[in-house]
This record gives sequence, C-alpha cells and structure tokens, in this order.
Amino acid sequence: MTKVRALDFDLEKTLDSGQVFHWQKAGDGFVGAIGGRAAFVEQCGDFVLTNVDKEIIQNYFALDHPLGEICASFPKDEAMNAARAFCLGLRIIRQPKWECLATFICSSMKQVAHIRQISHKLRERFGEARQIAARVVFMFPSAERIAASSEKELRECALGYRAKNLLATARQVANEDVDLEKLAALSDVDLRERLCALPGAGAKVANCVMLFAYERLRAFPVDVWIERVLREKYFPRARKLNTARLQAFTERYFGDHGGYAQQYLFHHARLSKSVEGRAPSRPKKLGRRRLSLHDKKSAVK
DNA sequence: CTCCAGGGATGAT
DNA sequence: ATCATCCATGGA
Repeated sequence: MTKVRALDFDLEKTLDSGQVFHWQKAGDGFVGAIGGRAAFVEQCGDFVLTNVDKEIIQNYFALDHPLGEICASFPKDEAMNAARAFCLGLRIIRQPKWECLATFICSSMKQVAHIRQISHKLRERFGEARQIAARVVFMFPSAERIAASSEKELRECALGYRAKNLLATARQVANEDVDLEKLAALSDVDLRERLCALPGAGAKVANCVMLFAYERLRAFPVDVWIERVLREKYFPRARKLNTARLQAFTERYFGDHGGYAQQYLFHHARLSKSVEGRAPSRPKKLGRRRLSLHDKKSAVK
C-alpha cells in the first residue's frame, strides 16, 4: 500500500457524483479499475491509501486541479453557493477516453443506478478479470472486443436500443476510422462536432465525454437535473426556454470552469432536496414541463 | 411537429 | 403487490 497526499479531495463524493459508474464499496474504501489496473482506494484524512502508483492516482483523480481557484471562479449566486458548500472536495476525474465514451453512450435515457448495472454487465461479460483486495474486478472491454461482439450479446447486457449505437461506435473506433486520442488536439467546437457524429452521442453525451475524458472543463452537459436547476434557480418564470438559449446562458454565465460548476449543481441537486425533483408527493400538475432537448446542431455556437 | 424504442430502480398507492 | 415515472438519442 502506498499513501498519496490528497488535499481538497473527497473520494466518495467524487466516485458517487455521476461521472464514473464502476467503483464498488469494499471495506472502508472502494475497488475498481483505473485504465487497465485493478485498484483499491481508501481515503484516510488528507491521504489516499492505494495499491497502485502514486502518479496514477494523482492523474486519475486530478489532484493537480487547483480546486480552490476553480471554486472561487464560480458565480456567486445562491444556487452555486449552496452547491459549492455541499460538494467540497469533489473533483472531475480523468477517465480513459474509450471507456468514458462507451459508458456515456450506454447512459442515455438511464438513471445512475442503471448505468452502473450496464457498466458492470459489459465488464463482466467482455472485460478481463483481476483480483484486488480479495475481490474480483473487471476491466472495461476494449473497442475491439465490443466491436467483435454482436448486437444480441450487447442487448443481453441490458443495453436495449443502445446496443446498436455502441456496436457502431465501437467499430468506428476499432477500425481507426476515429482515433479518440488524436481528437484531443481539436478545439472544443470541433471536438464536440466529431463526438456528436458518433452513433449514440448527442450534445449531452458529447459534453460528458469532453468534460470527463478530454479535460474540457468548460463543457456543460445539460441533463434533466441540470435543466431543473437552471429553470428553477436561474429562469424562475421564463416561458419559453429552448436548448440554444440555455446553452448560450451556461457558456456565458459559468465560464471557464463551467463543467465543474455543472457537476457541483448536479450532485447537489441529486443528493439534497434543494430542487423540486421528481421527488415525494408532488401532485402531478398537468401539462407543464416539456422541453425537447434533442437538437444537436444548435448545441454549439 | 409527434411518436416511438427497452428496462430496472424508485416512489406512490 | 401493482402502477407510474424517470431518462437522451435517433429514426419513422
């Protein structure tokens, strides 16, 4: 075991904030995979205890991100202040590109609990098994391995209609029609366009992949939770709010670390009662709410 | 523009 | 124990 110093870091929040889906509780820590390695991680005050190299932990958990500065750069409004206080130590991690892309293609129209299950089934069925801390963990299968599977096999992993998209994208990546590493050289706008061209990736998925795998900290994925927060806290009585208007607002208002701001708002909304979620006892008002988010062309600008 | 696809967790009754 | 709701993309 090695001890890695980790200030301004909350391991559990980071692993449970909807950016990564395969880590499992194991004793006082978690087991999972970082790239091709089986890893155990446990937070102990200002340190992370782990079996893997210090450098790998520092890179994966982005311990070099200046979290103090990032949080200080957030807008000072009520919703953001509450989210900032709630999410102390939450970091946007650096995920492997294929793993992140594939997982978020599977995430569409799914809730966090389901995404975890899908991630697991894919790993269990197609990934390599490794031992760690008396547990077995599975690596995320390569694009080549997924490309060599069938739509039927993928559907057996509870992917539903996403199976076809994941397979098609895996083939493009395995073929080298698309080189995910090389896309890192592109500007935000071009990268988003290339990701949106992949089957199963729309504006939301592309923004997630940009944020979690390409370290584009401005990328601001808008899902239903964030949409609720934005409508409720920033546009309390706007009547017509389309995707383009929301995107324009988030780009301008949240700025260079918009992705971090989004993650904090998202995590706060999900795990606290700060938002009128689809939570207990909201008598269903008829008619209201309705905003189609499918508009990938206008996602940029 | 509308409708639809597949499905398991979660909450309401 | 049933029943409705949550969810993002892409094709018809």
